[in-house]
Amino acid sequence: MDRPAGTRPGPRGHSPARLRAQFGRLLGMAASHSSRLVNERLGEVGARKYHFALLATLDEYGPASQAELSDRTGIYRSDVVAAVNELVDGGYAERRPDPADRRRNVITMTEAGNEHLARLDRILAGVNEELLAPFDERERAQLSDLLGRFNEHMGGEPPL
Amino acid sequence: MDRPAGTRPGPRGHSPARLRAQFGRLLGMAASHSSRLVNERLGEVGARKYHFALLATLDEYGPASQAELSDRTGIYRSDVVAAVNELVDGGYAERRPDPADRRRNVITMTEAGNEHLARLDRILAGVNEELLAPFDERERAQLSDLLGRFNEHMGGEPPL
DNA sequence: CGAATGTCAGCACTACTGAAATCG
DNA sequence: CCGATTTCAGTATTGCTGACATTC
Repeated sequence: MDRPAGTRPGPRGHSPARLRAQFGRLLGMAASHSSRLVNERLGEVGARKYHFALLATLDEYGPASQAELSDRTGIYRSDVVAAVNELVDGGYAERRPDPADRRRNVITMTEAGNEHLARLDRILAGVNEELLAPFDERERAQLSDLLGRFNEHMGGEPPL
Repeated sequence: MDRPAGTRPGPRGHSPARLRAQFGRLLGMAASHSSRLVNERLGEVGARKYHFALLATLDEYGPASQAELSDRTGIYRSDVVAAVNELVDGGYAERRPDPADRRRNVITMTEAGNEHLARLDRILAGVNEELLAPFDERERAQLSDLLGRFNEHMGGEPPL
């Protein structure tokens, strides 16, 4: 790398590759690969991550308001609106006003939503296998442990 | 990830926690935390990942055409245009037509660009420490190894 | 009134596509 | 003509902010 003479103020054996594999970059690359695969697969059935997260949450906790869904999934309230719209359009969920509190909507998963969730579940299980293919059980456990601790360190449940 | 049948028995059939920590989700969460921090820090000096990637590449390989920069960084050619514009606007790089092949531009890092890169380098080193704070040397090595192998498995150099 | 809820508009960054214009 | 390079326009997803009306 040629640099004009007299450059570089201060000491800097900066030769150490700038493109060095920093943790952030390694993570970014890995996540990029991963989410591309996930989106591809989910996209094949017209779904995306938000759909899965919402349906899974509805399945686990039952009918809920959008604010509750937002809290449980980490998806912003404003984005829950759009995602729920899509689920309703697909016939996977129903939105109706809460008679007990008319500020709220109660979101309920339909039978079709249940089937859709099962499909997404299968798809994601397959993706998971593809992603983890090169690792043995011990390594998978290590990875889960390390990433889990990392996420805890960074403040637990983040966006999605 | 799939637990043997019967594990984590739910009160009812749908027990298999759909929100289970799948690898993809763990990765996504980790990357989300990481990139948020990186963007915050880089944003403080008006930079973003693309800037660092391009400057680092220019530093390592020297002046190059935009197509070369695209190949080396994984940033799409169309996006290199905008990022280089920003670098040029900031005075960190120069864009001039290649006299040998007038289809190309030769992008060169300026002295200010060199200093800027050093600053970004320091920033990212700090972020790296923040991210890896909870891990000891052995664990950091493990993480690097596992993520490195993962990325290789997924097709090496991806986007950014 | 203050707080919660749903909704909309909009921004920023990343990833990615398509096409046009130029030059080899 | 084919192919490479640059550039522009545009799309989708995710993450996130601000504002507004309604209702509690």
